[in-house]
Amino acid sequence: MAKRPATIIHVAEKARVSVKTVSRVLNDEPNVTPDLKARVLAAVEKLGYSPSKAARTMAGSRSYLLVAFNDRRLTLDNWRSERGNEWIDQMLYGAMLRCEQSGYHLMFELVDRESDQLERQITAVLSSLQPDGVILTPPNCENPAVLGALKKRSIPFVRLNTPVRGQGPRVYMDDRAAARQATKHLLGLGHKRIGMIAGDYRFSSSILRVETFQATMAAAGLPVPDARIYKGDFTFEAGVAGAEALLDLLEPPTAIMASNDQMALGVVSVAQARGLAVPGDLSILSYDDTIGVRLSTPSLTAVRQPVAKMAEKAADMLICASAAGEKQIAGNTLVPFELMVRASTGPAPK
Amino acid sequence: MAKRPATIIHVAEKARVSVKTVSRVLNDEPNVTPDLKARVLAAVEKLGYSPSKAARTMAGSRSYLLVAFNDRRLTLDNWRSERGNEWIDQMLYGAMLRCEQSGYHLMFELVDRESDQLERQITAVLSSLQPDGVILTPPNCENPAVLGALKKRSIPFVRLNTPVRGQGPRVYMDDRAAARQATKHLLGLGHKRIGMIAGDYRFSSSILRVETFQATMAAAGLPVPDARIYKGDFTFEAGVAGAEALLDLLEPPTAIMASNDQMALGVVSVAQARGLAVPGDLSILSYDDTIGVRLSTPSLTAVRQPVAKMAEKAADMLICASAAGEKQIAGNTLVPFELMVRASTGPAPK
DNA sequence: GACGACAATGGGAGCGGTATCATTTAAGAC
DNA sequence: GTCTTAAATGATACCGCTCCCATTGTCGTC
Repeated sequence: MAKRPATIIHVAEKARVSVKTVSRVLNDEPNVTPDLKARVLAAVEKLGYSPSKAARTMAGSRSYLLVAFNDRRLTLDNWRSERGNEWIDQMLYGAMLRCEQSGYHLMFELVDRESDQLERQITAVLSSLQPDGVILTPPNCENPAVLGALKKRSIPFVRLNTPVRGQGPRVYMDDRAAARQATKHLLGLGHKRIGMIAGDYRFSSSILRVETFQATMAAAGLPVPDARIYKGDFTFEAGVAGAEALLDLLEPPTAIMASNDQMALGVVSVAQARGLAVPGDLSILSYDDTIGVRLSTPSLTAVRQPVAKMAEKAADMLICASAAGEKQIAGNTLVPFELMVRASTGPAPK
Repeated sequence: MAKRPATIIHVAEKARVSVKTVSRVLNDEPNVTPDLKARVLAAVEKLGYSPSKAARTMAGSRSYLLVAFNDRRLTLDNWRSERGNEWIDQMLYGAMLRCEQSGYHLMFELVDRESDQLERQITAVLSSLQPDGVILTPPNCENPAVLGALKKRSIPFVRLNTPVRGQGPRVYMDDRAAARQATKHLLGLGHKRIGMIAGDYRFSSSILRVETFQATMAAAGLPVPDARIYKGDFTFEAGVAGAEALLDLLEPPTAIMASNDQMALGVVSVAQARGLAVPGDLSILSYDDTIGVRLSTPSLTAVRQPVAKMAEKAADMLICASAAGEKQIAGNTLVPFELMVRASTGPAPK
């Protein structure tokens, strides 16, 4: 019992070669005769050998590990709310499956955005886990403390974030185009008074969405008064508060666009409470398209953010860079969004 | 740039003590004077030191890592279906947060239940990751190949599974009591003809649920004919097929109990297609209570399986055992379920 | 046929911790 | 005050792998 796993030494002995040769075969290094390679592989197979990640990490320059930093508060809020969210899920699948293909692993870390210990926390993770790369989600990807810690250690990272503030590798969707298309969708349905519930302005995409919304409306000759834009914080409660505020205006909007799903669901609940028909009296449009809005009644029209794809691409970039031994990641990657038109948007009432 | 992280040696030098003493402090070992301890901690703080997990794994007997094995097919099916599922999510939060408290980490592995490579795959993960413990979910927790591989390496594991087939540590809910309560709930509403869509019989809980359902009905003087039990496989499609079959009976049931959420949602879709009112014409009851049934229209009555709690408890057991240096985990843990009565069950029609 | 160039292998030094065991120091017993 | 015993500390051998460098073998070249 308590059988100890085979080590590279056992493999070397069984194949009658040096340890170094086994290492070469396992890492696909050149300059190994097919004969030896075959013998090594046979020994590996027979012993059920799989190299210890810990040892590789220690000895080599790669750890075969990626870390994804997520905001703790946002993540836990989403989880506790029973209204649904699947960001982490999508990241998990998108990135994890990609990692699997290359013998990598993915680990999640929740970081406390507000904490003064933040840099310390990041540093601790980096030195204890020694990841080959890091995936950053909002709002951490715009946090100088986080970015600084990463750069100091020169750990490659990719941000899942709209390109603003500082350069560096990113995977993102075109927030401007999305906001434009969403706004035009509502305009096309004849809405003139459209309200918006914005997200936390620490997230650049929030700002982009609002700005583009305003610009698109202005271009259509329908400038948006400030009162018609409510500043939320991505929570359901903010959606409720925003909807109340907007609907209490003297000239209430006939359509409301919310900057994420939780807030949109808040708007739905207010509409229900006030006996407003959706979309008869009020059209509602959302961003992200997580499960809650797909299953809600009515199902919501939403801009779908392809999180899984983004995470997959990010993992791909990091793995490729790490395999090539590069510390710098090249270029930004744009992934397409999609406007999912569903039951919550319809023609403007008279 | 490319600042290398501090090592235990740097800490030892700064605190003017031996490496071993630093190790003692970090591991809370006894026999260190408060004076030295303070000096070490100060040095740790000043250097922003955090011990390398890889080195600890190699040198010591602990890796500070738990692995959760999930079924690949089930997991990916659930993910692709846009109807919702949050098993992995719940496990992630439940177990991950517990791990965090003790400086542990959690890693997910998807395993191919059908593959003849299964044992090889498990073995590879065990020897490359060297986890301190493993969390097993159905159906892997009943797979002899999986259990065998674990036992051969004497890696502690905890199953999230109803107690059948073989002993060993488990965290589970009382499937019998749940099935009894669910059945009685429907009986209490006056239903006499109740159909059931069972889950895959490779999952013991499926069997328990069916058996208990039958027994409870029989005890109420309403034995269930075989035709009223459809054998599904936990997919939405099985729910659809099962509902069709049951509703096509000469004496169709007035209530259907499905052994998990996806199948229950399938039943809902059939009811809708046939113009049956839920619960007016047909009551529907489900197991698991993941997000899809909470958000569906109507929301479904369901037995809530406390997955996050179960995963948390499992992680707790493994961490405690590993900290105590024990390879054997003691005892089973029962966690309470809850019958969430919602809009999908109502009085039987005349 | 001697010589360099390059492919194919092996030897051995770490990587950053922990575990074992030896050693020093202090406390209590008589 | 000496002796015993346990507490406090340090020295050092690994753990399993990769990396650097040395060694050997095989050509082609003039």
